[in-house]
Amino acid sequence: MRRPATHHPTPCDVFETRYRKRPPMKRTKVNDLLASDSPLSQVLVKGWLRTRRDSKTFSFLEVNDGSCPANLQVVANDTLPNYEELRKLTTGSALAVVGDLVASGGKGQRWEVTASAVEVLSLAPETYPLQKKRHTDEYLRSIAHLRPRTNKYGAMFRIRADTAWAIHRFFRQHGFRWLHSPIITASDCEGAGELFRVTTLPPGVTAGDENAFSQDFFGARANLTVSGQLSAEMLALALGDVYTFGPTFRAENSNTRRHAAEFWMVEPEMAFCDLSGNMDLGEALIKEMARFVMAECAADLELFSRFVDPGLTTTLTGIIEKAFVRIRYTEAVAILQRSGQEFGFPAQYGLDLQTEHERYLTEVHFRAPVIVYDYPKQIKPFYMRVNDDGQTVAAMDVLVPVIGEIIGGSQREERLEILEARMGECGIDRAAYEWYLDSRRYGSVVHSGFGMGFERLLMMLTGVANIRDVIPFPRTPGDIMF
RNA sequence: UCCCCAGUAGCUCAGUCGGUAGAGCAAGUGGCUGUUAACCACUGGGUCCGCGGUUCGAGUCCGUGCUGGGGAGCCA
Repeated sequence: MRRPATHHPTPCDVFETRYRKRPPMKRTKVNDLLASDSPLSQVLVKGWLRTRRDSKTFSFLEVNDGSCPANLQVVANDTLPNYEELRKLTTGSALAVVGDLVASGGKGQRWEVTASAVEVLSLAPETYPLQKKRHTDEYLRSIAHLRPRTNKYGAMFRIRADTAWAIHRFFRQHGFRWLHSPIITASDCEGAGELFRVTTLPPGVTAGDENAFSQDFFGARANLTVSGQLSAEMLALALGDVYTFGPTFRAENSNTRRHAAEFWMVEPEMAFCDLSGNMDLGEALIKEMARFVMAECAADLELFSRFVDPGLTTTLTGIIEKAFVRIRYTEAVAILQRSGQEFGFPAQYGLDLQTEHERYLTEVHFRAPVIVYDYPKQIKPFYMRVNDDGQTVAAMDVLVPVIGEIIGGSQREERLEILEARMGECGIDRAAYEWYLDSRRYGSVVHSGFGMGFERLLMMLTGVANIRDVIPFPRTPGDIMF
């Protein structure tokens, strides 16, 4: 069969024309070949060379195409017309291979491809920074554009993509609808830290002059979102159960292994739901994500339990099987005070729990995920519902081993007068929130929600200790090279 | 932002008491083998992070800056 005359042949077309038995050949992914239950004749594979092992009259080529963690072993005999060229193939080179999928004669793999043709699509010079050996995470961060080609980061970013999909699946199965909350917002006081300013004004124009913002693009101060919660509340009070899942920005000068300036957050919001139902959802979500990666990302996850965190399977099984401990803040403080532990900062009512306190509760005392709830109102933001004691608010934090806080949420204050009073106490400018208060004027109902850091979830699921290693191109203070 | 640690070959690291630079892997060359981060031999490869100081002499000691990491705070 001939292609139309107008078709401009690409190198791949030439290759296929030269070697194909019947046109046109379609590329098969390594993932599908390795899952084959029978031999196949004349398949086309495209990918990158991970390593080459030479014998006297043939070479083994390990080809990876990113579809799965495993490589495909290609046997290239010296009868191939370009065998001399193949003999010089370097790690990282791109290849197209045509051959038969046959049972492997060696140990270690079930299938291999006996090449009838190998085309070098691109030869990688010996300066290719990735070698066929272990690199440190620190070095790989310095070549973030290439690290997805390693076993570990390939597995990481497949798991990240699949987990994101599983989050959507979870919420859909629970009757939630996805809300696209704005990336650029005007709200600037949610107790969520420093903001990135968004402006089209020339530098310096706004210095010391609040009125200058009236000349700005939006006619007001604007910034990148720190939370989609307020938007989510509005949609929850219309659609019932909704969630946001998108990027979030914090301009905090945080230099830790679990903070990034740009991260993804999942924020469900539920009408007619109190704090207890909120905790139920958070627990169900985390359990489902652990089940998901164990069941549906098994091949990639295995790499992490082998090389990153030997206790990973135990941790995930524990998360799935154990009920999350639920204790009030006052009980948590009492446990910490009775613990006999020496803390850098003593636990004391009215102060927020320190990282060391959270980790003691979840890693030492309970050895399970812990939900701490009903915090003193003075350490929590204005929108959290004041409890009947008048002293605490219906807040909850989910703490998991190693990561610490993975979820923070609350039942929202649905009573207009109390919300207004709390805004006053917290020094919030009411004028900017009249639209928000409208939700309490018209058909206000009990509702709740939380925020879950997607990267922290991935850290928990894979055992990876640094947030910069679970996001392809991390943004942290002083670092935006890629 | 604060506290601590580190920076030596392309990568991972060793370097004793202050005495003039080492290994493995990678690269190049040759050999061998249905191999599994293949193996064996040989070869090339250094601004010891920068600057300043102490010393006859500094990779090593001191000061300072930069970069990276860990911890804290902020939080998800």
